[in-house]
Amino acid sequence: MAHRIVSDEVFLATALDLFRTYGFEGVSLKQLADATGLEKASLYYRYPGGKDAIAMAAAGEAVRWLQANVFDPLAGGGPPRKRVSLVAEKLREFYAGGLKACVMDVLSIRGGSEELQLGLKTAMQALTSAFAHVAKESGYGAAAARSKAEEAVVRLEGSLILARVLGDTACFERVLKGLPDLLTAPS
Amino acid sequence: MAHRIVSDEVFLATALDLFRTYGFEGVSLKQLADATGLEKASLYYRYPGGKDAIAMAAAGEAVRWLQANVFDPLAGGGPPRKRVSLVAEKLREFYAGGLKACVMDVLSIRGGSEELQLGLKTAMQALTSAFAHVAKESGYGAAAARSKAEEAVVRLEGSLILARVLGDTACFERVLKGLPDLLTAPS
DNA sequence: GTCTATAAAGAGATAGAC
DNA sequence: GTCTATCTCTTTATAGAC
Repeated sequence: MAHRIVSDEVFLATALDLFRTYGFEGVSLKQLADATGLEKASLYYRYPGGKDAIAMAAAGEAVRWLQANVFDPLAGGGPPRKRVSLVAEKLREFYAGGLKACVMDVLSIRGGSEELQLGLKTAMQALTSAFAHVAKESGYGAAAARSKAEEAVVRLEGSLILARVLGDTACFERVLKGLPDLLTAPS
Repeated sequence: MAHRIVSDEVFLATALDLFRTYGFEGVSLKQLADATGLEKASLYYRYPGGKDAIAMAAAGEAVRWLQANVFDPLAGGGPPRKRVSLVAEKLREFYAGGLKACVMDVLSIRGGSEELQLGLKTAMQALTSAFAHVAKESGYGAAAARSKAEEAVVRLEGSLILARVLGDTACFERVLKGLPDLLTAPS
């Protein structure tokens, strides 16, 4: 077989997609190799830590995406409500309108490394903080903002599960639509 | 090794616990055998369909639990608000205060049989309908009741994920506490 | 109805050629 | 830096004794 060139970016995007669909235990190295066009041995060259390391790197990709498309926009300037609307649009994209699962949901099921669990926890805390920040800027007090932020994360996660189980993304869309109202204080 | 006697009820309860913790792909027949005290070959005698059949039967146990502890109480008599409070208490028990995952979440990750996925979908629809029924009885119109019911399921599922990822069950407890207010119309 | 034993396939992981 | 080949362990699944 000829040598293949697969950028780390493409590799990790493919890996992340597999993990989101089948979970940590549900993805094998052969699957990862086949889906990315590399051989298993090549995966070990790139990630000597094996599947644990690949999942960790894939989750890191997701966190970087969050940083660029959610955390940064929420912290940036402009009207808070506008920022939330923009982020909702980005989230719709990331979750494919509710068809793709949340990385924090799927990868938090026992099986992956402790390091991975910790990373997911940190990411979820960061997401909550980012939501709380914009809610506070919109006029809410610190405690109320925190509460609204938690509710936003709960709704996002919950609606993604309903979408997956029911095979109907309508509830996820409703949650996205309600995000600006939920996270910004009425003026 | 001497013959062991393990009732189907005990076996399925143990199996369900394993599946809730590690997911479908994360549980092996050896794990199931070790945890229940039976040998793998005995599992195939009881469930010729193998792991798929065991997961299906375990999920069936969960549905029977829902029927007895959620659907029936919600449909029964008494003040709607009282019924919801009682059910919230039962749910706290079933989810061990937020420490145990939702079967519909964990088992809906691809890997199990199509039949299992369909069963989970039916269960979630039944749960939503049961919530909607009591909400309607409390005074909400059909559409509002349906909406409140969906929100309840979303919050339950979402808060269980937050609890798992963050290692903090406080949000699940808050959702349980807010369930009566959410599902019953103010008089 | 449960056991021991084993088959067959798939998993993670490594060695060494190119 | 990727490949082929192989190793070891685990997994699912079955055969047959008791």
